[in-house]
Amino acid sequence: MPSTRPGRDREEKRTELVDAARRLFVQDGYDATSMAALAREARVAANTVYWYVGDKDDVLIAVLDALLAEGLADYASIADRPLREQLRWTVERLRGMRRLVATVHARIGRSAALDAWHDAFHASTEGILRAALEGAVDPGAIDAEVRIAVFAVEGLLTHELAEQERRAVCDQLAARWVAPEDRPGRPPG
Amino acid sequence: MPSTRPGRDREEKRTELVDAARRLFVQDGYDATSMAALAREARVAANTVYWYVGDKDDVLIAVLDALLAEGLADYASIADRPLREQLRWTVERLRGMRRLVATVHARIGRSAALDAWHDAFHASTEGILRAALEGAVDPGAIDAEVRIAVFAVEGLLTHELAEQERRAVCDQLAARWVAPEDRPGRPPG
DNA sequence: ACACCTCTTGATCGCCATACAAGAGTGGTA
DNA sequence: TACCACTCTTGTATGGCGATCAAGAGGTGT
Repeated sequence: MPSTRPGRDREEKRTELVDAARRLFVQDGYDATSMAALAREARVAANTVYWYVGDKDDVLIAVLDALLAEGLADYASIADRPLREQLRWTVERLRGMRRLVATVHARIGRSAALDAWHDAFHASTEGILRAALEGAVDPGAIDAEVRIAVFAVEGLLTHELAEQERRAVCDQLAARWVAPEDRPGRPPG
Repeated sequence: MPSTRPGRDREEKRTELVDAARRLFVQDGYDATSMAALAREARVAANTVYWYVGDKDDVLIAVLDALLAEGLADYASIADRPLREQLRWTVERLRGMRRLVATVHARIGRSAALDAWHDAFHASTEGILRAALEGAVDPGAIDAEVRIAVFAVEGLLTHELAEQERRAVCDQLAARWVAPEDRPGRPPG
């Protein structure tokens, strides 16, 4: 065993720092949050962040991981609802972190690690959506349909629309997906 | 008439600076292009850019205006093609400036002028698309449909997909739009 | 000859992300 | 006890950035 026990405390401290970063990133945005402000929020010296987490992109990735894990956990509770409602829920749920969507896209190519995270994010979420759309759309078009839906959600997050307009987009999207309860075998209406 | 004749020369010089900025923004991206590098590209002192154009956001807006004007002019030549082809053309045409899409979204809220430009951009392009979709989709859903298409184009630009996948998304999108030649009154096939 | 305006510049400021090196605290060892 | 090794923390640079300022160069009108 090493001298000053590692692991436990280190993990906790890292989580505290990432939580502070998450608060500021969500509230003020990535660009408007300086590493100095982040350290101040967490009540540590500026360099301590680098010791526990890494550079600013590493902090962003850690924050995104936390947000994604939480979002996926919450999603489990509504995964059995109709697709239209799932879509609406997703958009409203992600609205709190909408500033980070454009940040990630803008920083792809500047940070290889972030690029990798972005790829993994899309693989994960698109996998879920693809599974949910199985049987609801033409199998040959499912990949394109998944991408259209994901792009629409991202667009709804990066653009300031009224809630009624957001709902209209979600509903129009879901309109061409056959709801599970209306799958072939049952007549509509 | 003022002393040292304004207007003509000033306009030319400004255009030169914006052209230089456009080259660098498109090639390296907005963040990776420093005002110093821009001045070097245009062979002027760093401050000269501020004199002719303004701060970095003003430069970005000027570049975006130039790109938009050129794009709209080019669009006129294909505006009579089928919607599916127009969509494909738009995505491929805008690919050269794809890095700027995320930049604009990321900087909204940091620059009021850019925010205004973004609003005007969407009003303009969505107006065009809405006119093109008149009669091709259910009138009550046309707003949502326009937004879905615009978000899809933006998504195709901010994400690195193969050409085949880009085409698949465009085709899937256009699949539910009735082509002008297939409008009610003529039987399909 | 003088005043005036446009344009250009070098020097400078403040902020930022990040690196460095020294120090404080703590556990193991002799 | 004294010493060392390791983890952690900090104060202090460093280099680059966007942006500003005050001074001057060069042409224009009176």
